[in-house]
Parts: sequence; structure tokens; C-alpha cells
Amino acid sequence: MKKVSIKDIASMAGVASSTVSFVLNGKARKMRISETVEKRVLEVARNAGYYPNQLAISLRTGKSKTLGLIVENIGNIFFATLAKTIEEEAEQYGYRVVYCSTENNASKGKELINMLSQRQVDGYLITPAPHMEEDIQQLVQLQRPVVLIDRYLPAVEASHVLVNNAEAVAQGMAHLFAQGYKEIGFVTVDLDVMQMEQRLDGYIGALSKEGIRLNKDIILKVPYTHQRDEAVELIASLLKNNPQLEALFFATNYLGILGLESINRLKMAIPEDIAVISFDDHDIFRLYPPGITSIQQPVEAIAKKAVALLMEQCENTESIFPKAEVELAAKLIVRGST
Amino acid sequence: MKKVSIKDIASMAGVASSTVSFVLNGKARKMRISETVEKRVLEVARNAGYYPNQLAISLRTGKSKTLGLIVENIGNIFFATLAKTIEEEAEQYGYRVVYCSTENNASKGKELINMLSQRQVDGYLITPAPHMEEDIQQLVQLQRPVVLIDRYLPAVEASHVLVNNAEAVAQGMAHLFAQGYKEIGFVTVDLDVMQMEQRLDGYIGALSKEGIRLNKDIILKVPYTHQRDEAVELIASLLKNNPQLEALFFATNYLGILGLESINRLKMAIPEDIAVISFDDHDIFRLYPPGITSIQQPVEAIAKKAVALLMEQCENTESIFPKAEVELAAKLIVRGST
DNA sequence: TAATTTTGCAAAATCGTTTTAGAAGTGTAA
DNA sequence: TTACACTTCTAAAACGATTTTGCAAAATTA
Repeated sequence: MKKVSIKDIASMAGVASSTVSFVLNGKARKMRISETVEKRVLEVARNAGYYPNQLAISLRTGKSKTLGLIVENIGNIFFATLAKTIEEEAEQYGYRVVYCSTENNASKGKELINMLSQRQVDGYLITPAPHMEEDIQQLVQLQRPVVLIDRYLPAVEASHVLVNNAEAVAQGMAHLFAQGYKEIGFVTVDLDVMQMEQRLDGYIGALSKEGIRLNKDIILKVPYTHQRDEAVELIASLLKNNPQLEALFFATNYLGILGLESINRLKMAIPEDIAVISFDDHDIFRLYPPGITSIQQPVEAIAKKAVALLMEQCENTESIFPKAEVELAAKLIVRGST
Repeated sequence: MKKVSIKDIASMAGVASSTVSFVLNGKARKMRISETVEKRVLEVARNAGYYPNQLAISLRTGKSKTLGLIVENIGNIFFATLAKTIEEEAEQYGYRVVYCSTENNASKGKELINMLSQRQVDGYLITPAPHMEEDIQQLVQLQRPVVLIDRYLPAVEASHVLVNNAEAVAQGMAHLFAQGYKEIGFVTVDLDVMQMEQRLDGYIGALSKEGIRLNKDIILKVPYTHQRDEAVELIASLLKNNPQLEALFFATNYLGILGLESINRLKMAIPEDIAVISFDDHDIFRLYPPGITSIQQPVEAIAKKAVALLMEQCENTESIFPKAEVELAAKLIVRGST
């Protein structure tokens, strides 16, 4: 079945296609189309089941009203919620979002930027994987609207919005200290990304502020490429090799989940044998007895701010915007695990 | 910064834009373009950082190489995995996927179909919300490629692929009987959708096969619109009012998760006080002590089959395809909760 | 040498819109 | 009668690609 175009409507209504376009875009008044003609066109269009071809519109106007969102892994609840919130937010501005995952792989990230460019997205929201500096810098140089989220690249002149990682970890550490824990291990990932470094910095800073000497043996950097089981084993051996540990701080939710499995495997009790706190909240943390204390990122605020910044750039492509650097506060959710 | 078009490349290389197109599409040989010209064009295109405008290509060729995927809720891990698998599968065929959620709301579903149509997707993968019959039937009538997943609408002449729900529940029930449980409650949702009815049918069928009389008091239909807390309370009162219950069968993973919360609230022990089994697997079920038995859908097989069916229709738009009705077997994952 | 075929590319049509410029027709005033 | 201003709509260009057709020059054949 052929689709109906504006031309078909025009010939059916006995007018020019420009007239149809004016009417359908509500410019009938402005273009002084008579009410008679307007009604007829509207009628015909409705009966024919006409809907506009967005591709043609975008091609002609040069605006696709679409944003590209590149996250690390859409399967992770944090990014999934972020994506959904961003989508809802963008809808307010009349924009659609297409999203995709890098899996923290720079070459996949490069491909995705390419793909989005080809599809003529109006702006980019990116959680950059390591080594994506060059590709993102290129976007910036071409004056494409770009906002980085969740992390940033110091070398790139792009606006970013993220949680105040160091501050958030410090807050969590303060809570642990207040509960009397002193021997606190830190489990992070071996990825060379800004936000992970900031979290580790938060940990180190909190220790030194409390006057506790840094013990590198109880900082574990799990290789990102490790399989689930290898990682669980790694965390388990950290616990076995350091029986003095009173608490474990996980730098991200999926590490926390792996940690729960390790602790479970060692038949240790939370919080009696080991206290647990994790960055990024998760359904499991709310549910897993006795409830896992976590640091909840202000996902909604991040999404809102990021979209707002991007929109500003999109709607105003002439002027160059100063790089905005936004850091938002996290929220500590205290549960039974500490 | 202006984008470079094929015309720009043409004038830079001193050739016609058609020539550029031929070269870039690898048709140089076929169109008898000399190697000299081919090399020059390639060189110029590379240096200028040219990339094609997908919108223009789609408009001209009439193929967007994009599929529309409409799920119930992309936030749910089942749909998220399904979406991701479908995306990977579609990539094999050179197609992109744009996905969106209905939240089980027919009018939102209608809007989404509209949006996807305007964006000229080549085919539709849909988990239909109740009352979407008409809109989907219309797609079918317009001979658009459509495949329904996870559920189907008896009134609509569209292919579908889903898990064998009744059979899967029967399998779960058989396991419960084998473990000696007789008093088994069933918690489902009050939505009027095919797959939920099939699951309930599976439950009822299993009982009658076992010679157990149906007790409607221990079948709970949680209203879909209930808030988290209301639902938890509802399930808790089911347990309180029916102390004879030995096991609870949850018809979907998010109900199962709510159920865990209810059980937790009542301080009942799994499986000593109450055994638990849930449809659809989830991270939490693997982790939550003592592990929750669940029925895992063959997500990968569903995705593969659905995409394959859709591709067949897309690549072959002339012929009308017979409605394919595919039902796949689920896998019972036995854990400590039963 | 003339006719024919092949080569190598250019021109133009096309996809479905938007948008600018302007063409008829009518009315009004000088 | 002419000039001018409205009113109402149309024609055509443009967006950036693909694809069909066209056509001159070179090469081949008769």
C-alpha cells in the first residue's frame, strides 16, 4: 500500500502542495488561506489518513528533533533510569532520544557517534568511555551541541553534569566512621575513568581526615573485563586475606552486587561480620536483607540539568556557549547493612 | 560549521555528484569510473571528513533500515534484555532499532505507532498493550511488516512469537507438586492481556490435573495501577488470610519482587514458612537468599525468531506472508526457595 | 572509412517536505 | 482608465542523497 504524500492530498483537494503544507502547519492564517480551502484540505487529509514523513521534514528543515544518548550500558539500572528520565525530559522540549551503549569500549563509542551523526541528531549526551577524547573533541570543534554526563574528560572542552563523587563518598565514609567502623576496604574497577578516580579520592581523603593510614592492600581494583565469577572470587579473597576488615565500600552498584555474592559464598553475615555500603542504589539493595546502605545519585536532577544545557545549545546554535561544569549532591540511603 | 555534502565533494574533486555517489557506494566498477577519478574522489571525501546524510538516503531509497520496537516497560529487566538482544540481532541484518515503552497504555501505544510511522521505520516489533487491536490491525492492513512478541491479540492477523506460557507454568507447578506442596497460591496482575490469562490457565490446568479443587481465594489479581506499597500490602494480606498456603506462584518478576517484600514484612522464612516461584528470572532471584526458583523465558530465542520473521517480511514486501504463530519452551531454574 | 560499440562521465529526475517569491483576481482611489 | 494595494493561492527552489538516462569521445568492428 503506497503511503499518501502531501502531493496526493494536494491533487485530491485541487490545490497546490504548498497550500496543503501551510494548512497542515497551522499557517493558514498567516498565509491568508481562505477558510473554505483550509477546511477542504483538512478534510481530505484526515480521510486519506495522511501523516507527514519525518525524514523529509528533517531533511528540509535541517532539524531532526532527535538527541543521541550514549551510555555505558543500558542494561544497568542506573543508566536505564537515567535514559528514561532523559527521554521524558527531552519530550518536554519536543525532542526524541535514541540511545545506545558503549560497553566502555572507545571504538564502539566512535562508531556510535558516527552513526548518530549520520542520522543527523541535533545534539549529543554522552557518558564517555576512556579514550574517546578525540572523537568528542571533534564534535565540539564542529560546534555540535554536546553535554557529558556521569563523568567527564578534562582534555575536552565540553559541558558536563555529574554527581559530586568525592563528596558523596566522603559522606558515606563519615557515616561508617560514625557507626564505629575503622577498617574499611574499598572495591572499585580498574577503569581509567574520571568518576572512579574521584570516588577513590573521596575514600582516601576521608581516611586521612580521620587520621587513618592508607592501606593499599584493602583497595581492590577489579578488572573490568573479568567474568562475573572471577570478580566474585577476587572480592572473596580480599575478605579472606584481610580478616581485620569491618566494612566494605563498593564504588558502583554492580560491584556491590558481586560483593554480596562473595559475602554470601563466605557465609559471612551482614552487618555482623562485615558492613556494606555501595555507590548507586539498586532494587536489590532495598530488598536484600538486611538492606544495603547506598549512595543514591540524583538521577532526575542530572537528567534535567543535562537536557537543559543541551537544549540551550541546540536552540541557539549561533552563539558559542561557555563550558558549564555542574556537580550535584548525592543522597545517602542508610539501611541495615551499616 | 557546515556539514559537507556529496555536492561539496563533487565540486572539490571536479566531478559530478553522481560520480561521487557511485564511487562511495562501491559502484565505480559497475559504472565504469576510471581508477584515477575514483582515487581522487575517495581522497577528497576522506580529507573533507565526509559522511552521508542518512535522512537523505532513506528519503530517496524509501528504506530507513530502522525497526520500531514497542515494549511494555523498558525499565523492567525482562524487556530490557529482550530489547538489547533484538538490537544485537537486528544489527546482523544491518538494521537499527528505536525502542519505546507503552506502560501498558493503549493511547500511548497508538502515539508510539504514529511516531514510528512518521519516522518511516521499515518494520514493527510490538508487545501489544490491551486495546491496541485496532491500531495494529491497521498496520497489518497497510501491509507494514509487523511481529508481535511476548503476547498476541487473537483478533489481529499478525505473526507472533512468545513463550509457551501455560506449559511453562504447568512445568513450575509440577515441580512444586514434586516437592510436596499442595496449597499453592497464584499472584497475577489484573491486566486483560493474553499472556497473563495463559499463565493463569496453566495454573488452573495443573491443579485440576493433580486433582486439587480450585480455590479462588488464593488467586490474587493485583491491580496494575497500584502503587508499590499498596501491592505489597495486598500480597501480605493474602498470606495472612490464608495461613494454609505452602507456596506462592508469581506470574511475573515484578510481582515476585513485591512478594519478597511482603514476605519479608511478615517475617516469614523462605522456604520454611512459604515456598516461592516466579515467572521471569531476575538478578534479585539469583541473589536473594536462599535463591528464588523462577521460570526463565528463552529471551534470546524469542528475539532471534521475531527478528527473523520481521526481516523476511521487510526484505520481501511484495508477497503476503502467512501469519506465523511461534511458541517457545521456557526453562525452569530451581533454587532454594522451593 | 563508415558504422557500431564501449568508455567515462554529466545531467536530470526523484523522494516528501518547507519556504520564498510572485501571479492572478478584485477592489479602491486618483 | 490607470495605478496601487489586498487577498488568495501557486510555482519553483531547496534539502542531500540515488538512479536512470544521455551523450561525447575513444575504441572496435565491418
